[in-house]
Amino acid sequence: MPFGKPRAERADAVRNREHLLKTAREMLAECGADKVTMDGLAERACLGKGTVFRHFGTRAGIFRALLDADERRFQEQVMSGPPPLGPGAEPIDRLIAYGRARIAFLLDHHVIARAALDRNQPAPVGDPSVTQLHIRVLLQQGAPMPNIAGVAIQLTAALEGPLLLYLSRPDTDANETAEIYDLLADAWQTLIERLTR
Amino acid sequence: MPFGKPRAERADAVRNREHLLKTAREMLAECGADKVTMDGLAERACLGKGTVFRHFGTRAGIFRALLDADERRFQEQVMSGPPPLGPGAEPIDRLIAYGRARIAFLLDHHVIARAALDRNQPAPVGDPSVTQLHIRVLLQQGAPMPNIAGVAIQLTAALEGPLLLYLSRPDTDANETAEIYDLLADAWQTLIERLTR
DNA sequence: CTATGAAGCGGGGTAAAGTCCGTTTATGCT
DNA sequence: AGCATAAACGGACTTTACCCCGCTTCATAG
Repeated sequence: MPFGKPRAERADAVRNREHLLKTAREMLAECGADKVTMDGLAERACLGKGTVFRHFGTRAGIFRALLDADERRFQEQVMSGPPPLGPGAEPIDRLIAYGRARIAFLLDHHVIARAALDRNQPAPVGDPSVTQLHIRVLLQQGAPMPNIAGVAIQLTAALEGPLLLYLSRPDTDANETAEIYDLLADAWQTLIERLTR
Repeated sequence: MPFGKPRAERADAVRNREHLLKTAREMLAECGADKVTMDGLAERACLGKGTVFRHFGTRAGIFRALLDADERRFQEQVMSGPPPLGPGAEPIDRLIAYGRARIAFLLDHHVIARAALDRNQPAPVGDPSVTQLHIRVLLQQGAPMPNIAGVAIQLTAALEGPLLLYLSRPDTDANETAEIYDLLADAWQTLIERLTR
């Protein structure tokens, strides 16, 4: 029997994983991210602790899994949604729209994204290479410049860094959030416009 | 007796803190960052665990303290060293030099800086406001633009993000390190030059 | 339908972070 | 010097992430 189909995933495993994610989302909504403990989650889901670890590997893995679902939806908008975020608009306009949407996404998912950070792991949010690659391609199309690869890395960080590293304030109300969004989204636009002039 | 002098720090406390930092540095050099545990450090320093926590608050605090010393030296170079990093050169040249120096610094301190990240804490590396403020001032002088504050935040992230978030590979040899440095430093220069054209 | 083997499950065990509080000690004052 | 006091110390205790391995359950072949 070849590698191609290493046997489908067991039905109970699928059921349990979904149940765990649902439970995790509940706990997250009720008590905040750092009240979501592995034991607590296992108990509330009426499953063994080992099961939780089998599915997610580490605590951060749970949050990564929670992000993934939304992340997939986000990337769908980018790949096949309406312009300017989706295909059809000018590369530079798409790049600006991408940044704005991404900042909004990260603000929304800020708590989860940060909880998905892991002491010893390359990258937390989504697959950074997806964002990075997208930026790189659009940049290449809209404004070729030397060292596109490096610039794309840094623009990725410019987008995701502030929300993961510097503005990690759980005590942010809706008003402030809107302000932060405007600040960063406008800054992103400035950055891209001047960069690609 | 007013607030001004709430009593000098006790001599034994100073001695112990320095001894702890020295011991931590030794353990770090010998076994790597994640072998530096609070219990281990306390035992090796022949002090109680409570003492370690009194001085550093959290595990990440130890690494923050280790960074601080070098960080101070770095900022000194920026504030009063020779140009173009120090004062005297054109703002844009200083900005480019700052980025290059900062990238080198973070590559050197990459392991410590990452270990200084804390699950629930605003910012890990140095005082981000120092880097941010410096970038902002130089940008203002050299190339005024709308939303300088926001752009400065994002440029700060562009500088520190890659090394904290994306390139966290402990298995990097000297050769690769040099490559990464060139990639990012050149990218930074491109970014700034095009941004301030 | 049953056998079988692999995938999944459970929960006790370990190690490390962080808390607490009773005890010790440096320091400044008399 | 002796004393009062706040600071510092120590280490037991609690909580939590993560490991491990024997047991159970599902899916497939016969």
